[in-house]
Order: sequence, then C-alpha cells, then structure tokens
Amino acid sequence: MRATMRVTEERPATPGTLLERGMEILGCFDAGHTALTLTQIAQLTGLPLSTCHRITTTLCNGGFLSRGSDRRFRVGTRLWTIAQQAPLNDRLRESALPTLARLYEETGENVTLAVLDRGQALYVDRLVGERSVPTVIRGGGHLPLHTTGVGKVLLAAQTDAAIEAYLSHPLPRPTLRSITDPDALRRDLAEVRERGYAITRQEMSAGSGSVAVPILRGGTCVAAVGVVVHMARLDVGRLVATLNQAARVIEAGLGDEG
Amino acid sequence: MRATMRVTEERPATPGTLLERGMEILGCFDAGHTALTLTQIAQLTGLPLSTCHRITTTLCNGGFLSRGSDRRFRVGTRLWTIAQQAPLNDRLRESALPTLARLYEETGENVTLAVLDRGQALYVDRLVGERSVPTVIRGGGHLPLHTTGVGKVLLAAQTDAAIEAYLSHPLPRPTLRSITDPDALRRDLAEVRERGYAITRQEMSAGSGSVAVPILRGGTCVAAVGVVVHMARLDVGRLVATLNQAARVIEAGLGDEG
DNA sequence: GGATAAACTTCCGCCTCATGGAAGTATTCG
DNA sequence: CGAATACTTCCATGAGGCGGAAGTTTATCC
Repeated sequence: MRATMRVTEERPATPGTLLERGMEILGCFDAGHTALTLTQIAQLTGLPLSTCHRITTTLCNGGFLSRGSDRRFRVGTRLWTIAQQAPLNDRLRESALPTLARLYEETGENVTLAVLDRGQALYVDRLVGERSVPTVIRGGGHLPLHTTGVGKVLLAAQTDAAIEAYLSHPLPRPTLRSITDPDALRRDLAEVRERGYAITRQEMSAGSGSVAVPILRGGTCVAAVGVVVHMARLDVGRLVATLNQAARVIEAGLGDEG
Repeated sequence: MRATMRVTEERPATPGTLLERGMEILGCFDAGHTALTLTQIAQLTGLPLSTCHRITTTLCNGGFLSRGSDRRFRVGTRLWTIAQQAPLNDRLRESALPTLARLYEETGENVTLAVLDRGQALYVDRLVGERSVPTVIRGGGHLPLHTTGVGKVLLAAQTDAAIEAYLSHPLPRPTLRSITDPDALRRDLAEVRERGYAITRQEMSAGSGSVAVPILRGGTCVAAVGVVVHMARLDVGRLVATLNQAARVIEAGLGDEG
C-alpha cells in the first residue's frame, strides 16, 4: 500500500525557479548517466513529470539536450559547443594534448590532466589504454584531492590555510590504504612540496598506484599531470622523469602569462 | 530627447521565457567570446541589463557561469562537466585522441576530427601546431561542409536527398576558390565517394589546403579525420595513407556497435 | 587625485508566464 | 491483444519574473 508519505519527501524550502530547475535537470547528466528517460529525470530531480516535460522540451529546442530515437535524452551539441569556451580549454588543454598523448605512447599507462575545482580534482583530460588499469573515472569527473596523485599535487600547492580548510572536512576513504588521518596527510603533502611530485599507493583503488607532477605558470600551480599504473609497474623514478619532461613541454606551450 | 522609438526595436513576437533567456545568454559564449562583461551580454542578447544581471547571477550560483576578478563572465566548470557527458565524447573522442596525437606527431600539421551537426562540420577535436597553418577555428566550432576536407567527407557520406537539401541552401564562399556551384560540388562529392578521401585547395582560407578521410562504424560514416596544411606541403598521397591508417585505428577503438 | 563617466547592483509594484494535477495518447511488455 | 507503463497535452490559478529607475561601485580621463 506504499502509503502517501511523500509529505516530508525532499523539498526543504526551495520552490526553485525555472532556470534553476533547468540547470538541475542538466546536472542529472553526470558520470554514468549519459542517457536518461523523462521519468528518470523526474525521479532524479523530484520534479513533477509535466514540469520536467516542459523544461526538457525547451532545452531540446535550444540544443542543450537532444532526444534520440530511443526517447532518451542526451546532452546536446549546443551545450557541448558552449562548454568548449570554458577557461579549462583555453590553452592548457590544447597545448597539453599532444604531450599527454606522447606520454601515453611512452608509458602505455593511463594519463590524466587535472585542475583544482571546488575542492576536488577535476579531470580535464584522460587517456585510457586497453592494456592498463580499468577505468575509474571519465574526463570531466571529480575525484578527492587526497587519494589521487594529481589531487595531492594540487592540494600541496595551496596555502596552508586552504589545506587546513580541506582537512577540516570529513575525508572520503575509498580504500583501506587511503590516507585520511590529518597529520599523516600533512606530512605527505610536505613531502610532495619538497620532492616536487606525488605518489599514491592503492589509495584510490586497490591494485593501482599513481605518480603526478605539477604544471606551473608564473610560479603558481595551475594543473597537474599524472599516470595511473598497476602497482607492479610503479617505477617511480622513471615515471617522474618522464612526467617532468612532459610538464616542462606543457608549460612552454602555455606562454608566460595570460 | 532620443524619443521612445523603442516600439519597433528588435523583439519580433518572442518575449522569451526565463530558461530560454538563460540559454541565449550562455549561447553568447562562442568562438572568440570566451569572456564577457555584463553589458556585453546585455548588448548581445538585447535583454535589459537588470534582467541579464538576475539571470547571470542564477547561472553563476549553479556553476554554469563563473565570474573572474576582472568582473567578466566565463563558462563555468559545472557546464563543462555536464558537456563531457555528450555523446560526442562517448567513445569516438577518447579512442581517437591518442591516434590524433600520433598523426600530429607524424605530420606536424593541424589535425582535426569532426562530425556532422546541424548541417555543418562540428570540430570535435583539433590539434594545432605552432609550426603549421595559423588557427582558423577552435575545437567546438562549426565550419561549412563544402569548404573543408572533413566537411566534404561527411557530406559525401549522406544520402543524395540530404546532399540536395544542403545544396539548395545558399552556400557560403569564404575564398575565391570555394566551390559553390552545385554541379561542381556534386562532381566533387562523387569523386570523394569513389576515392574514399576528400581534398580542398584554398577553399576555406588562402594558402592552405586539406585532406580528410571518413571514420566508419557499422558501414556508416560517423566522423572524419583530416589535416590542414600549407599548399606547398600538400602531399596528397602520403597524407591519405597516413590518415587511412589512423582512421583504421580509431575505428578499431570504437567497437562494433553501440 | 579628484571629477566624470561607465559599469554594475538593488529595489519593488505590476502582470505575465510557469505551475502541476488530471485527463488523454502512445509505447512497451507479457 | 490487453494491461501497464511512459509520455504528452490542457488549463485555471497565483507565484515569481519583469524591467525602469534609483543607488553604488569601478574605471577613465585630465
């Protein structure tokens, strides 16, 4: 009989404006949700079906969504086109791409480029090999700072105050090896600063580790490049050398200041 | 005294809903407009300043826009993240990337990957070399089908009816060498179909030409890879061989059907 | 550095346009 | 082929967007 307990459902106090709702619907398309039916969207957002229908129709007309023959919604090319104007693409990505690919060729491993975004590592680009560690996250996704190589590099480059702020929040712990103790992390980050590179050992997923180095512009760290490899192939010395070389090339492509 | 001739201004009959206006504002961020001030947005959209202000504020709160210390708006990371879920990225892009980069390394030229979108060639990815032809368009931009190598490939793969529909619209003519005569284009496209590759010679911009080949999945053309080079270096035979090799690799990475 | 201009932000009463339940239609599944 | 599910359309109501104008901050100029 399921009852009608919808009373205390989810709506705290926010009626939500049309535009906010539109953004909320678009936000449903995250990693793993590349195609959604109308009802799925209604469930995910908690909005009435007719409301979702109206909004999705508008979004489709604007090219922000598109609807395939399977009646499912996908992100539209218009939205994608607009997104290409994001600062993330400005120079970093374009100038880094060939270098990342060469890195990928040289190492045969998963190569990632990430920046700091909203207290997480935002994966700007990612090259995944068939022969390497299985996919954890696709480009455009976020992962914690303290469990990934690129994340540690980005975090270590922040001010002490920012680091403390990060540590003050509860830290996710995806594996048993994840470092979540504040003191241990502080030591780890200090080491990253000294050495100029970060290492993770099964801190994000069992069986794999990573190495990452910063990309600097005008003395500040704007991004990080890293590789994710099976633990057995975690040859830190070689990888750091290769990564540093790549970072240097990317930095050169960025220009001095912009 | 300026009068109040605002009556017949610009608003045909569309008041525009909040969501539509939001999309319109986001749409202002196209090639060459990566950062806009509030007044610029108001001018571009023709919307009142206060309205723009309200909408941009909402968009910023949602992460769809961000505002730098220079008070200018840019596309936000949230929007970018969502865009990564677009079908464009599904497999094509990820699996093509390393190959494109290798192409870039081998040829030292501008390498482009494009799909058909709304009657134009949508550039999914683009690697631009310092040593090669200057930038015409960035990734995420649209160019005509009949003046670009990748465009011709995509157009030639369409049904005859679709081609005729394309030819029935007025064709832009960026250079004197652009082929805009319908009959000449039909012949050109027939040739593309036979040979399996397309050539342009100064049809998009003076001094440069291009070669492109299709990327097939399940017998249909889903994309095109091409290179843009200075006319002096337009060694068709060599480029076609290299491109075909690359296309084969990309196709292999796509999987059979999905 | 002070004055003027431009760009931006806030405010509020009017009135349009979004709202969402319900009824109707298409699609899928057994 | 019928039942269940997914989607689309409709409409009276009132919540929320509207934009001109006044106020504040930032940029420009001499």
